[in-house]
Amino acid sequence: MKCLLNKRSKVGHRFVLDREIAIFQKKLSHWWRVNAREFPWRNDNATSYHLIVSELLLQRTRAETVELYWPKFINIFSDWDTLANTSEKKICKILQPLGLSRQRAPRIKALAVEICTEKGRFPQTQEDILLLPGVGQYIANAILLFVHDVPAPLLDVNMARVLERYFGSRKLVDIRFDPYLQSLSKMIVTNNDPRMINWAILDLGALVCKSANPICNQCPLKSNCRHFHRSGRSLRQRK
DNA sequence: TTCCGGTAGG
DNA sequence: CCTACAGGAA
Repeated sequence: MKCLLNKRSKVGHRFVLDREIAIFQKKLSHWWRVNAREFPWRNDNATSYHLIVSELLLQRTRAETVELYWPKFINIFSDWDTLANTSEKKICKILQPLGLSRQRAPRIKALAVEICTEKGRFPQTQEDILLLPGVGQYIANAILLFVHDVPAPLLDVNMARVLERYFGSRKLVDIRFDPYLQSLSKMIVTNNDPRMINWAILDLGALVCKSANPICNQCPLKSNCRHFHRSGRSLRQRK
């Protein structure tokens, strides 16, 4: 039993103890039980359409901003079919206040058309999912997670920041193709409740482990966090 | 690698 | 005022 937990896994260019992963997951889920953010797309009655469309709206856009426009968007576009049958121009106009509308509108429409052509079916494998229009590394993982219920990381800048501070930084510049972050995040979200642990990491990144002015002393993970110990040491040295 | 963009928060 | 944001494509 103990041997299992002390097993070391090679993750990208680093080694991580399996026990560290377990501790991270456990402390985080405890924290999340009390501190979870609430969003309409996280409701129990949210469909996979709601979840995937939300991820498209959330690209390079704060969750709090999306939350504001979400009811309006869902009210107008209640399903893939409605979206597929609306002109790009109109979609663009609705998306305008969110920004990036001129790029997002054609992508969202193209994806909706494709999904409708397939009668609401998504491809099964990651390889085939990535062939969908407007679907990159991130949305592909979201589809695996929310449509197929497969453990997959919502690896965005926020999750990357949390993991890098805790476990150590990546080598590559681009998060989306860094093998260390990809495999580490996948290990972390592979547990009993992949959606929960994904949301928990994102919430920690938004509420505590913020990019500027993180609140390390309120962090449930500080005792094992590299960043906390490093910044603590440098603070002491400065005094 | 670069660009897209309106918005909320510092 | 400036920064950062649940990324993807050219």
